[in-house]
Amino acid sequence: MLDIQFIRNNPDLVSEKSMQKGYVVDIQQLLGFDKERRELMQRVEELRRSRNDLNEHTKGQKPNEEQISKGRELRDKVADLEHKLTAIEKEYDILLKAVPNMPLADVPVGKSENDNQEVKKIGEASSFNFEAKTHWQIGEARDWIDKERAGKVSGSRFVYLKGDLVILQFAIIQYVLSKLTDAGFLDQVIRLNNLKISNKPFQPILPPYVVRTDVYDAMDRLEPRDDRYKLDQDQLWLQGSAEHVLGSMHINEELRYDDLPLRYLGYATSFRREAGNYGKDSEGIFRMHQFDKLEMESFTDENTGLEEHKFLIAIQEQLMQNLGIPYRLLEKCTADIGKPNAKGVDIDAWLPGQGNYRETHTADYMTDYQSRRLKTRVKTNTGTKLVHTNDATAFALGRTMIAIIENFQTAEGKVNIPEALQPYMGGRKQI
RNA sequence: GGAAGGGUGUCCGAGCGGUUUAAGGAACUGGUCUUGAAAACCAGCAUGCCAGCAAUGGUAUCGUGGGUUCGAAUCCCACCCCUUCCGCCA
Repeated sequence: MLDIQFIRNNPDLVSEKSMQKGYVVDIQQLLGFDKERRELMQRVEELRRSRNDLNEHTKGQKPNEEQISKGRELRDKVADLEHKLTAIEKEYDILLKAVPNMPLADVPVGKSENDNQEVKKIGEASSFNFEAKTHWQIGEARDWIDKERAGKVSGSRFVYLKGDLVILQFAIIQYVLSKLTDAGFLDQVIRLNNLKISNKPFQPILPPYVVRTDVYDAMDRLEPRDDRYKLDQDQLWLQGSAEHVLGSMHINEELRYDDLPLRYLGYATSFRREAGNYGKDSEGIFRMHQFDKLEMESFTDENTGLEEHKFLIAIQEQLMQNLGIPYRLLEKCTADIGKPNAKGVDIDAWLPGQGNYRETHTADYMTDYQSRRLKTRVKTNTGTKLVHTNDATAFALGRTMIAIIENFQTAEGKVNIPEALQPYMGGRKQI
């Protein structure tokens, strides 16, 4: 949620920037409700004041008849206006919540993800002296991917991952855990990228997988609901990303300044209904209803939020480079960064089997947009402030394994293991 | 599933119709003292919203929402959540 003060002071800017993100919000109507709300509020508060004054005078003693009837009169007037105020606040709230976060000045303006700007390409696109296979060709041949049986048991877009692929997934997890909990590794990333930021290690987290409706909504990740799995009996939702349960961890909390930055590395099996994506990426395991993901989430103050964003991206890149996966980095345009975002990047890995770059990572900087509704604050010497939130994929396991399979495949249909992962694979160099 | 207890400020915790501008601790901030620190002592210390250039003033907030009352943290109703015990269970 945006600060209403900001909207009042910059109505045209807010309209324009919202439009750039593809959100049509009627700022004039919002400000109209705001004005009405404030006027009503003043009248209500004036009445409440008279009521409080009356109570002040009758404190500790029985009020007389005149005071009682005056009190009754005030009570009815207050109640009447309060009802009107509540009604307007409801409308006001809906509109205010509909306003997206403002993109930072350097976010490219665009109409769709096609307008995302390529920042750089890292790594040579793998070349083979044979025809590259897709991950599903290899995966099925090696009996690593079994969608047929998963279809019988669970339906489409579910999979049984089997054998060495499972070993590989756990190796990646172990690898990332060891790196992100190591201040030395973080120091190296900071140095290489000339960042001015703490090297505080990430705390590994296994979060709950279900979220309450109000908390999900406060994160501004409940929508689109069609893409969420709902547990109807309990008014709970299955999270669609560890971000949803990590970012909301400190809802209604006041953090200590000295504890910042709070950095979490969450591992979660995430669930998405993929509504509206029927037929898209139906082959392989690129787009599943259920997938495992390692996610970074951090809470900082307003001064270090942007630097933290850069830091998380730098970590993503370092991890990709350490595995030797070719990728490109995209600065997401206004249309693609998402409602709560002020800025964001995607990393697309090169997938030789498909001859294309495909999204494997995202990094999102939300400024104080999420924390305003979550009421996640930090106490500083100059007062209590809203924290800034950042989230970024460490590795989406499924898609990372796709990239490994396709980039490091051999003519025999085997897969070489990146050196960095070998210690976590019992020293094996190939599967 | 059965039963009981409980949700109060950053935290702990008292209050259970009108001396509450929410007691008392702790933490935190500043100061005194000290070679420095600790301790002790002194002082300060919630947030949102509204008005105002500001100083400041007003108002709301004791899980949430309704209700009773001239007046609600306190009484009533509904809901949410947490804890404990029993049962079942990985």
